[in-house]
Amino acid sequence: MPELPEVEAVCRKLRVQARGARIVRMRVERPGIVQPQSKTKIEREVADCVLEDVERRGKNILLRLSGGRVLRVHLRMTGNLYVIPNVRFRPSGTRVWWEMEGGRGLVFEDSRALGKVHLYSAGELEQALENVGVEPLSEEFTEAWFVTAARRSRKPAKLFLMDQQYVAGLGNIYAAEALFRARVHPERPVCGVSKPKLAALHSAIRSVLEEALASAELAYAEPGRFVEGESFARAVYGREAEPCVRCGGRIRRIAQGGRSTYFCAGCQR
DNA sequence: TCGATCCTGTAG
DNA sequence: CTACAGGATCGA
Repeated sequence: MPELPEVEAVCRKLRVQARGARIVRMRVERPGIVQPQSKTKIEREVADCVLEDVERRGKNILLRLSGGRVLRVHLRMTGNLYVIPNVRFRPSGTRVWWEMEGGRGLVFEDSRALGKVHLYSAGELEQALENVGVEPLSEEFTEAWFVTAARRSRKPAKLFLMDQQYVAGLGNIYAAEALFRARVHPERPVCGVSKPKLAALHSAIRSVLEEALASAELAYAEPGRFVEGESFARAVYGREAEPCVRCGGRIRRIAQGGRSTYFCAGCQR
């Protein structure tokens, strides 16, 4: 599921469906999801709060509750967060759920159970997010800022893009897609990438995320036309050994930071 | 900066 | 059976 576009799509849907709802109770089915916080304490403190607003910082979903507390939900690899009509009929894989006034449910479904749900008081949230960098779809994400940040890091370009403390919200797929659009080699130390290519990369990050957001929102539209899945057209991710759509070269897969990176060795230099 | 780790599901 | 998975953290 979740890089910035999918997380943003989740937030937008929750704002429509759940904003203003009273939470009758919260149940943590898998204590590991809230650790090191206490399951009983978090359940007790969230009961009877109103979900006042839904925000996003990077890949973090922030559920603002009455009383100034905030639930931070991180979907990690396989998490999803959505409203169901009847809280009694929860999907298998539900790790945490909230019963809302009227019987509807808010469900955190996460087959691998790697996700996180933490509760903060107003003051605590700030430090929990201190390592979350600039929002790539905000005004703050300027070319000048990006070039400066890149010049200061010797990380391979792909790892730089995936590091949440610089640009917040890119993950394995969209980092690879942005590098492809800008013709940047993923292993190239980012401080050594030329100015024109950094400019191209900056705008590629925006365009990739915007397109992916548009398709992520469609994927959540009424069932029937688009089912689950991704309609964003990937140029490189998951296309090992296929021909490059731009130069006809072969897409390669390498490992970086324990993850797969896909790129075209022909046109990414 | 790398590798192991947290988990479960699915594809080959 | 093994490999791998759209993430992040921890310790060596």
